[in-house]
Amino acid sequence: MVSTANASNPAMPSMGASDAIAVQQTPVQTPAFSPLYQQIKVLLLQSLQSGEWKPSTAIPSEVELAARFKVSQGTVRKAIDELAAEHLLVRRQGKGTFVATHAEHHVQYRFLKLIPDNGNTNSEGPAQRRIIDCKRARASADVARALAIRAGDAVLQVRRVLSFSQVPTILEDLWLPAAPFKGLTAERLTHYDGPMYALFEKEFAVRMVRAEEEIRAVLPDAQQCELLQVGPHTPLLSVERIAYTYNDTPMEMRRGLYLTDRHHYRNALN
Amino acid sequence: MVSTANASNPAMPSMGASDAIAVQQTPVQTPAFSPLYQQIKVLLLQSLQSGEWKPSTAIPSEVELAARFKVSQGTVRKAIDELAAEHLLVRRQGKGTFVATHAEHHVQYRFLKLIPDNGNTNSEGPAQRRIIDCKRARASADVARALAIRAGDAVLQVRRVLSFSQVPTILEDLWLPAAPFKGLTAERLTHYDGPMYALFEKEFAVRMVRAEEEIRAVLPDAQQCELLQVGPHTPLLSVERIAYTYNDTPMEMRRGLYLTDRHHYRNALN
DNA sequence: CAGTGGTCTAGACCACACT
DNA sequence: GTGTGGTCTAGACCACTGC
Repeated sequence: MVSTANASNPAMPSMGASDAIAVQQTPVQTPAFSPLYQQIKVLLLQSLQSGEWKPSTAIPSEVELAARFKVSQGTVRKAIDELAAEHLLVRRQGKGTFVATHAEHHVQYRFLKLIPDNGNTNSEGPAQRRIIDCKRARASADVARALAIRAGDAVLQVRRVLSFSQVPTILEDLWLPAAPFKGLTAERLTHYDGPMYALFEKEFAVRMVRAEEEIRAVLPDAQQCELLQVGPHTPLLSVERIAYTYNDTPMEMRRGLYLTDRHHYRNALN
Repeated sequence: MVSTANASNPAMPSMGASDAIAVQQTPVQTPAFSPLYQQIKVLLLQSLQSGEWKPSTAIPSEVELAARFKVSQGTVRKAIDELAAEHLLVRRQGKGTFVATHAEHHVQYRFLKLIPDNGNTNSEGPAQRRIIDCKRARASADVARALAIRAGDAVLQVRRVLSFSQVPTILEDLWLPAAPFKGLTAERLTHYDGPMYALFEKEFAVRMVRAEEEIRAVLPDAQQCELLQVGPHTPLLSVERIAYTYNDTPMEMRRGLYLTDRHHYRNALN
């Protein structure tokens, strides 16, 4: 990367004292231009995606990046601001800017919105995790669509139960594309201490950046009843999640059944 | 407002050429200082809260505000940026900055996350609304806690059913503090065409700014079955919402039962 | 055309963390 | 003290809207 080539104005806009170098430019294209800081943002994103900067490490300082890209510090700053707002980077005053990670104890389970009814903190301590199953399989039509692969492609399928205070509360099935997760075993999942997404970062260089969930109310089938130790008329939350890495690439499909007797799914509307 | 008094450094930080005036300062207090743009933000917030600037109207331009507060345009800009990020203001290039509203057709139902399973747009058209009930009542302990009032205080209680494509899908009970909503009737609710929160803005000068929801899976009781026209074993989403105006003041408690046969609750995790 | 928000720069100084 | 992010300024120019 680093592209010592002048990063200014590949498209056209803004700025006063520029001597535009005009790179790229698809022959006949939409007007499509973007401000300088957006172009910087793309360059930073590439460094993240390529693994040049790894989770929890510091990226170069703003002044260094400004020099590298031949723009002012303010422009770099605005690019970093947006990446920080998207939780791809974390700023720490006096220390530097760091690549975000799922491995920090503070933000643990960033994507899990199920909270105990009383006292939203972890008065329960961490979840007890039990891996029921972890096997290779072929992607069904549903899974294939979610993961943007072809039906029949190899996937890893994991099933597990999470308990809080010894009460089985979450039953999860998840599907991963086999290729990027080659070597993932039930063994590894069982013995890893920490969020699953932290393991994905460390062992497979797959960082989950955002996700989308679809929630419904459902009743469990016989097998689900047994695994969650509930009766067949117990209403459950069905939470279907697709998690994405950089570039909006889906890397996980997950269906969770949540017992909401003593917990609830909390959501902030802004 | 306007406070022609110098808006600089009431607390202490930043800036070079300041001749700090040092107002406020509680005798023995936490260090507690804030950057200039945060102080500007508070001033803007006051103008919003006081009704000086009403929903969908334009606020003064950045240069005018900068002059008014005796700060640079960049500082005003950063304050506005944050308010825009919180959806209190909306920027429109070339036109101005506007007070956000629930009355725009684009962002209609900003807080309703229930989406048809196929095609996330409104291929269904708008919801059919039926007001079941609208009466004065006394706040129960639950409602009182949610609305930050005393148990027994007067509240308005509304019950309604929303249908999509003629299918009853949402049963909602909602509680409002009686005082700010004096004069609200079933009549008014029935005949108003548009989001309820838009009516609240127009008629009662109450603008909902954010909300929190707690979601659970439940089974309906007999009355709920009848209103939603479902069987007693139909699992439903229970969505409990508290909506807040400015200053984190709760102004509505709402419990919705969502039928998720043909719809789902969609949530983006970032 | 004038007015508004949007981008960019260059330089100054403050707050925080480490050494 | 040095280095990093955070705040603030002043001024220039660009992009969009509407008269």
